[in-house]
Amino acid sequence: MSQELSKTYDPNAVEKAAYERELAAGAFHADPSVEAPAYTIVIPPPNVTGSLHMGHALDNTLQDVLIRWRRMEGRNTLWMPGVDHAGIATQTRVEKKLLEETGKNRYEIGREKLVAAIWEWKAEYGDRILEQLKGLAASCDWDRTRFTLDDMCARAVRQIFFDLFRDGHIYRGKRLVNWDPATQTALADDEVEHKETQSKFYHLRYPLTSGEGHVVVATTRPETMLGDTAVAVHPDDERYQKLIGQTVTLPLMNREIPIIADHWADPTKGSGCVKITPARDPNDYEVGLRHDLPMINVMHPDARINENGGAYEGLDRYAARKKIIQDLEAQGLVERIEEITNEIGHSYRSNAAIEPYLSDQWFVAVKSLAAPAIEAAKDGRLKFHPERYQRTYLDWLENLRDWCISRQLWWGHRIPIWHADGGDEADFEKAFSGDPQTTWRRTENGQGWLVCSMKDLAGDEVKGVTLERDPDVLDTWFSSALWPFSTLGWPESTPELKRYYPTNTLVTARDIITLWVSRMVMFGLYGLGELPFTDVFIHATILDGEGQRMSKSLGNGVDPLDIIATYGSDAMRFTLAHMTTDTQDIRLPVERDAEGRNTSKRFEIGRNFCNKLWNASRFAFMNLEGATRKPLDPKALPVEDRWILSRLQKRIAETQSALEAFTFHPAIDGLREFFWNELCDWYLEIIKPRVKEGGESGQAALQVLATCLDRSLRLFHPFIPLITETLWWKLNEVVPERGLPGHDELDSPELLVNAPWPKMRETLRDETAEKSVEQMIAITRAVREVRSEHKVGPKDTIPLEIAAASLPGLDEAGHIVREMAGVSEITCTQGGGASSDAATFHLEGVEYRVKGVVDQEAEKQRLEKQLEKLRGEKKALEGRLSNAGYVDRAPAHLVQESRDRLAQVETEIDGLAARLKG
RNA sequence: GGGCGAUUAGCUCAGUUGGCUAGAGCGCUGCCUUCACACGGCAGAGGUCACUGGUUCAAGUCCAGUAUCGCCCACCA
Repeated sequence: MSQELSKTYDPNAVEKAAYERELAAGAFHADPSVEAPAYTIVIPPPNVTGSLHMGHALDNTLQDVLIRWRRMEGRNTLWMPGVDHAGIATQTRVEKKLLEETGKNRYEIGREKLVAAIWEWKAEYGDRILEQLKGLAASCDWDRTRFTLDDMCARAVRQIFFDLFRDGHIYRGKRLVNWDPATQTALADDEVEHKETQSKFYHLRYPLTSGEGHVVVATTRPETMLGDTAVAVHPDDERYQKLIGQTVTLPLMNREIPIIADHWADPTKGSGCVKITPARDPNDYEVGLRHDLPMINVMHPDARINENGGAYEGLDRYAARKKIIQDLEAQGLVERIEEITNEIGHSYRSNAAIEPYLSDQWFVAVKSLAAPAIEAAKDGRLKFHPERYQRTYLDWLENLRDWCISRQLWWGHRIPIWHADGGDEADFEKAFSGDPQTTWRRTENGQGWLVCSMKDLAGDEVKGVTLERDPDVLDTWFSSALWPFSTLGWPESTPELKRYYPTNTLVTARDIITLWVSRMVMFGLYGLGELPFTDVFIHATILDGEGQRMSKSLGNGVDPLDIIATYGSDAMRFTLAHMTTDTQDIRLPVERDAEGRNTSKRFEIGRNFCNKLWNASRFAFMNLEGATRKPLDPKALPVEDRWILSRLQKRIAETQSALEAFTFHPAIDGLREFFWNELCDWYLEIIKPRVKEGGESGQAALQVLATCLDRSLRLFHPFIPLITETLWWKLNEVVPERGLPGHDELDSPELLVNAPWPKMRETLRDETAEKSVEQMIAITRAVREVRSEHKVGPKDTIPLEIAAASLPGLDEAGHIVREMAGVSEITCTQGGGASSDAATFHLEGVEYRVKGVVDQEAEKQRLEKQLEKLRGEKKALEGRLSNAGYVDRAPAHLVQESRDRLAQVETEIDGLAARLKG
């Protein structure tokens, strides 16, 4: 061996080198010209503002498992990496930085300079999270790293916007939208988070203009009253029939507003009268449209009261609320104030309370786009794992309202529309007809024109009017929705697009099924006529030990970089994959380590396993040096060899089907069990004497061992790539050729990342050997228990007697019991009783006697414990068999098994009882 | 208000289409510093599968309801 391996696995000493070697070899690079079936994953692009958290670690570990597995299977594999420009989040962050540095806000800085500053910031920090992903060993094709604002993605955005506008799926109109006063932009419905809030419910009196009393209206937002233009009652509400058509005088504003009849007013709620503020409430807006009411906007974009707010102009919304209530109370117009909890919408980025705000915005009319997306899930072309998430997707798509895509921001894809205030259709015709890259349409109010173009317009193209570019940018999710194909060069017909689209699997968390997944499906189907992917794997959300979301403000987050530093990247990946069951949440109990960092003991399972793998490999390498390889007849091998080879085949098959079903926990847990329990605890221990002795048998064992280790490294590689890669090099050095010639052979390239995935070999399956060895293991365990209970010294050997004429398989497998249980000799003796110094146990109705044990009291206790257990079982079996329904209706083989078992149990009980008596 | 999920050992979780005595890791107890590994080995203790009913020969598993916790969606004044 050129270099000794350390006694304890030290991830920091090997992980970096392993990854860099894979990287340097170009192992992650995808070549569209390679003629193999493609397997593609696009990364959920992390925000440029982001840094790696546990959710990313989990998400990307699972993607890497799938990618590395498919790559080993021989697929032409592409894992497309990249980052998202994250409009609001990024702009807000840089704005804040500039405000701190220069004291200037974005309007003082100006659009051009701010955007330039954000690009600078992006150049500096934009790739940080991708660098962090490399610490996870992510095997992305880094040469293709994309950014949602780069030229390639911009081209796709422009094209799809153009197509949608031309086809009438995009429109502009004055609508009530969700307004974020903090960042001063519109938001889409699903960018609004509803939070339970303690609020006050104000019941206000509006005096009738006639002077004959008042009506009572209720609101949680009294400042909106400044914009009230009516009071509504239900048309059938008998209490108010005579008021319909009268007017009230709006307090504080002294505006006379009508009392109208509208079905929106609910007689069962409050007084049955409802104030109507069309410019401030979605329902009131509808009422306003029906009754042609004035729509008075009383707020500035930053939520201060504007010139329509009379005396309250200039006050912030909350200050205005306070003052309005004071003033109304002074006039005796507050009937009462209740404390209530209600749900208030907040911006998912700025966390500011949303105001409904009447403004001109761009929308995607989603109904016709949603229909094919719904269809695809319903007919099974698009599959969710776990299946239940299909409902989230469908519910959302089926209740979709038009998507507001314009944002009053500067960081993003600028809307490719030019406005004209007026102009004649003929002039537009003259300027653009025959230009397939430009299309135009009347504005909604019929007075101007909207021109959409694939190329930037100068503004003077049309006679008599000036074209001005729309200042808004698109919702970030608009470009994210194109990610599976914008990154491959669409709308150009690139080799990448042809080879890798549609992609295969999307791996993400459930919170963006609506924001992202559904929109990719809609746009993929619209733009390319094909689904962007066929399978969506939704993994769990990681919570802390108390079931709370990990967050910076709570200080309960575990930083993956800390875990990598202390446990290693592979240990973290192992643990994360191991935790991936189909549950919706994962709890990760958090503790502080000595350096004050948050950590979690959960990662020990991964670290411990890596150490086991390392040391078992070390043991193998020590013995494998100079081992020979030659053709073997698997059927002629010793029983333990046939057993472990057969177990290996089963594990290969299980791993394969588990990965195909996206069930990560069973996949890695099965492999763990194979390696640790079957290979290390039993096989390795069983063959030690053979190996020590050397010779033909020892050589054969080593050849089997090398094969098992080789296949294990391959199978584990997708989960824990770096340690397996490192061990692979050593294995290549020590035993360049592995496998069983003629029976199980695979190429062993220089790097494991390029090695072929193991195949299950039917000819190496051996049920007889499995049964035989499992029986020996059971006997060994029972003897060990006796030894432990009777405090037999570790080096003392003891004889074992079997109360039977013979035991099938004993000749070839008996050595396992002798060596593993410290048994000096095994004899079969039919009939006769056990000697008084013997401890007995039963397996499958056969009595075993461990001779030379002296502690009578200990033995008595052992036997009584066993007897109690057996009597319980006997009772259960008898109960079952005396039930006519069971005997008649249960499958015959189960009934027979019960009978057989009962017979065994009875024999064993008789044996034990006799023993206790004697 | 609608939808979804969880409740199994002290802790974190497995448990395939209902079928022998419900498993794992950590923690705990005893033994073992045996020439791969103490981040280890061997043996062991520990559970009326949240509760109540129902279906069935048979329920942790299927159905209905209850309780507790959590998530998502929703324009209630």
